[in-house]
Amino acid sequence: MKVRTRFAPSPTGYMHIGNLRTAIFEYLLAKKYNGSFILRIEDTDQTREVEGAIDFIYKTLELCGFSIDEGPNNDKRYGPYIQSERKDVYKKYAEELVEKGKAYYCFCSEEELEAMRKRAEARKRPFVYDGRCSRLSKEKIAENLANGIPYVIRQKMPKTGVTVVEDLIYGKIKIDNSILDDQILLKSDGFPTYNFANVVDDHLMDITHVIRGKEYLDQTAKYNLLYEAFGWEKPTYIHVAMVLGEDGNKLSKRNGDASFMDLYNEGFLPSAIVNYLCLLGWSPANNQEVFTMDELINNFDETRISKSSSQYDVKKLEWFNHQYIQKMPDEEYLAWIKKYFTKDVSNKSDEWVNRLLLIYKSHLNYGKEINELVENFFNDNIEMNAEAKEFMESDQVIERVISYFKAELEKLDDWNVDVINTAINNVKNALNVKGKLLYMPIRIKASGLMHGPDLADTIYLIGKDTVIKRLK
RNA sequence: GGCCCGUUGGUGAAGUGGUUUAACACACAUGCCUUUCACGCAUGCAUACAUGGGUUCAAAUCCCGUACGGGUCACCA
Repeated sequence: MKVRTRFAPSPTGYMHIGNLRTAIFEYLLAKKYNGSFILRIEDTDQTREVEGAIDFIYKTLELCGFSIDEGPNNDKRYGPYIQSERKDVYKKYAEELVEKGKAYYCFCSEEELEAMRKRAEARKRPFVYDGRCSRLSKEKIAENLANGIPYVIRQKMPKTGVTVVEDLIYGKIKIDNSILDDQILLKSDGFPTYNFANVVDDHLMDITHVIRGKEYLDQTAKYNLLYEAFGWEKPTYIHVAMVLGEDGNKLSKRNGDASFMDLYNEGFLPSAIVNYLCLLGWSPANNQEVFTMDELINNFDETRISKSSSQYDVKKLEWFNHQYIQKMPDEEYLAWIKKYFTKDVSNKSDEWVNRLLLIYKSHLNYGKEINELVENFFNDNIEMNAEAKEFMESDQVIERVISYFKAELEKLDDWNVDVINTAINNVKNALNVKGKLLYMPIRIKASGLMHGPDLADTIYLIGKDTVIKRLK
């Protein structure tokens, strides 16, 4: 049987890295088995719909390099792929269950249910719908329907026994049927509930593997009961533990930059984000960490997904991003970094700008960082930190290094990296200093910093006049 | 609260009864340059198997209890 996985987000206009990671696993699993990766939009809650969210989802998946085999934009006979366009399908299946005597119309209003819930709470008992509407007479049901009384369709659930859920990661989980509510299949607005639409669509779309957050693990018992009521074959369930924020707490929209787009806007490469996320809650059999998409597909093993939740760590993401930046060809790098570079370079030549950006390529962790790294090329009043100041006073030769180097620069007619290197070398020979004592004073005076790219390059780009001015 | 799941150093993790005095990576610390990469390399760090009991010749690995953490109990997904 051909493997088919689906990514089924709600169009709320936001994708945090936990959602994205689920999509990655689904994609890798499908591709590993030469199967299909399907996009389905779960918009059964009309109140949460966000304009343009579907385009946003497509854009995100595209940036991540996923090819979507089927979805709203490319229907392959399983469509529509947007749940709000499938209302009649769900209705038909819900009614089929009513006819089979496995579901029933329920006319209880939300207020009535609320009252029952309150009563249960007062007696400190967990609330489970008592199924009163399942005992309504045929005549009464017909009358209510004829009178247009709003209704939902609920599935009759067993009151005793246990339902066993089988999950690829967690194994067999036993759920006591007595805690199961007669679940609502069809809401009074005619839309299906999330659970119902999920089961119907997964079956109709021949989904073979369902990968989803662990928070759905308990609910899977309800799914199984639904599959059994219809007599359908269940998919393989793969529940994945959560991704936690940097503080160890659950990710939330308020938690800031844990959304894909925020990271992207900060200057993280989608390929690096995908690579990093993949290693959160999954690990390969070997020690490899940096993977191309093909390698990821070939190495992915769904049985090695972790049971416990993992914490997101920007530092490690930065490391991955750094690796990916180094792999970019220079031209591609320049085009990319210019999207994040915001310094005013109106009075600089293109050559100068490109050179500046290039010498920092190997230092860069994420796009926006370029503006900090390059700060001292645009600021006349450089300030050295305490450590640098301390160093400047650590040896008597430092002052002589500076004045000698300054004199060397003043003698220069040409201005290029070679003559600057020669000048440094002259200082070295004349004063017989080397190592830290030679380059640190020059670097600190010229750039204000103790670390940076190649010294001659740096001095060249700062410019002769400015450097001489700073060498005091 | 009931039920379900989890717990290896600061973080991600390897490990599925002996080869583990527990890998690897990030982070961190220290040291090392200016005629090949400090963007790098080297070294180190951390009193890491939540805890108590059991099974076994042997347990991070199996079983039970406890603690802690999380999830879930909607006409939300």
